[in-house]
Amino acid sequence: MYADEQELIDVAELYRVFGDKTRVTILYTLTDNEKCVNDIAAALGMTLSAVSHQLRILKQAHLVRYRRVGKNALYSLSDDHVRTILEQGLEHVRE
Amino acid sequence: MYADEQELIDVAELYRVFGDKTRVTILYTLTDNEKCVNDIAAALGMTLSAVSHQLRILKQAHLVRYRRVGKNALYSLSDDHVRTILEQGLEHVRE
DNA sequence: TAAACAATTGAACAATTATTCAAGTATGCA
DNA sequence: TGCATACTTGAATAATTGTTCAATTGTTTA
Repeated sequence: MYADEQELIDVAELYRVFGDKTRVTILYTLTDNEKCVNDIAAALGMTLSAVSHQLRILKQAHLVRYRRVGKNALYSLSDDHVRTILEQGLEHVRE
Repeated sequence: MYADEQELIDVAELYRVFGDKTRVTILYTLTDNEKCVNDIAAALGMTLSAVSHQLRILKQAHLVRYRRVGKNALYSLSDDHVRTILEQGLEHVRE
């Protein structure tokens, strides 16, 4: 395995985004299907604002996609890699 | 994929540890073989103290093992899972 | 257009965190 | 025993971060 310094910084940056309970739970909530912000907030028992702030971070990290449908903003996982990283993490903590 | 709340907290906690440049670089440095603290510090261009503090966090998260040999403390990756998570992260950021 | 609903944004605050510095512990060797 | 090497630890500091609150933007419907 070879990695240069910038790649290691990027890896740390990626996992930093996964390193928060709220964000991990948002991602997990989106594993079955896309949801609007209100539904995510309800699922987590958090305010719209708090969830929206975290969604921005997830969007910037390209971990979630978003599309507008009428009044709603529908969020979904960016790609299958995100699911894989979640599963990998779950596997590790279950040992 | 099913996960309960505590598992998601544990996943976030796991990735939080990977979410720091210094710690990721330490782990990467240990992928080829075990090293003493001084060698790790030299490889990173950091002080012994700073590295030692981070090693403690990695140890508590069971991501590295440690054994004493004479005056040295030799650190190595805990298991192959750690390597896998690093590789997974690299794969993702390279896309 | 006005009102209601859905979501975003910015500022502020408390909490967490990474590094530095200084002091301490542990081991080996003269 | 004394000294050097190797590492750890605790306190302090600066920086980052997550949530709240209030204000704002965007969209739909009456």
